[in-house]
Amino acid sequence: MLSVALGKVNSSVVFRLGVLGAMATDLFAARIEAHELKPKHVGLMVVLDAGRASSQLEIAGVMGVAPSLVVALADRLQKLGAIERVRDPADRRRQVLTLTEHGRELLAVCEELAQSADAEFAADLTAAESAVLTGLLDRLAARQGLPSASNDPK
Amino acid sequence: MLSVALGKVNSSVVFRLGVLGAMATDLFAARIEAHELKPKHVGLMVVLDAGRASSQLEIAGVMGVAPSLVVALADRLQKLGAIERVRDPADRRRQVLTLTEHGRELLAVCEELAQSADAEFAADLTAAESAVLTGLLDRLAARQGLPSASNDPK
DNA sequence: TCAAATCATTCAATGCATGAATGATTCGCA
DNA sequence: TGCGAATCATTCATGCATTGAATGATTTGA
Repeated sequence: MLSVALGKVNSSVVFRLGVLGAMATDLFAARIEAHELKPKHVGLMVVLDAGRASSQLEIAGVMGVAPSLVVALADRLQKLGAIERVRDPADRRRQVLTLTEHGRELLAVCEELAQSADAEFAADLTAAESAVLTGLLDRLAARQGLPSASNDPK
Repeated sequence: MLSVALGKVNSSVVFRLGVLGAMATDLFAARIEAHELKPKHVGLMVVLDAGRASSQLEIAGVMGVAPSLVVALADRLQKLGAIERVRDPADRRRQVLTLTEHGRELLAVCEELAQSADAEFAADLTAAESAVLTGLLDRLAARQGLPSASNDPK
């Protein structure tokens, strides 16, 4: 046991995840910037793609943000032609958001950018380690009620 | 291989790390709030404790933030009595920051709070899995030039 | 010795996100 | 059937973290 030194804060999952998460987000943000997207726009598209929510209020719940923020995010995505906004005929208070074909293409582009960012960010990990990390993060995500990559939504 | 469904964005390390990191930070922030601290204040204390930097400009470099932000963070910590600010006699432009005894105690309290937050956040992971996760995050952190828990600073 | 560089600090500006207020629609109940 | 309360989306003003530019003090190098 050679690792001495630093206090527990620094080896805490919560603390380190926070610091690295901010860096990861910055890196990803830089990659998608050219498409006029921020990470939360991609997050919204992921939620739609996962079929986890359709009305804006539900989306706000899944994303853990204020409903008014969803309005702004959806405005941008709609302007880009990535989503459609349709009043629910059964309840005309609700706005139902769906990915357009162009939205799916845009999401696919973001997927590639995310993978290229992964290659840079996790360059020190072997493929096996990377898979372990993804699996563990997925378990944590599932517990937080996020769309999980190992849940088939259909 | 049952995991079908979602696109690669959602299983990307960078993307998922970002989302979970934000949640982790929120959780940790809530725990330390009563001590008038934000995560970045703790981050600054960790840097000092690790002996990674002493002048404010160095600290800004390690933390990846603007020097003017370090001023504000240090102001708060000094007001709380957690750090001392002393002009370097050899170069009186530099402010040398050091943890006070109270600062070390405060950091210890944050350590406990971080661990309790860990217990909640990673409740689904076994102790072994948690250790693996910490190790992998540590590898990533080291690559990003952060104070690593497995680096003895002395 | 003096001009350029360096460090800390202040200050104004930016951008993300929130909560309260508003309007439209639906629901529950008398 | 009708009316008040609840629900959803939207707008708006506000708060807060962070940045970059401007300023002042000090050091460095020529």
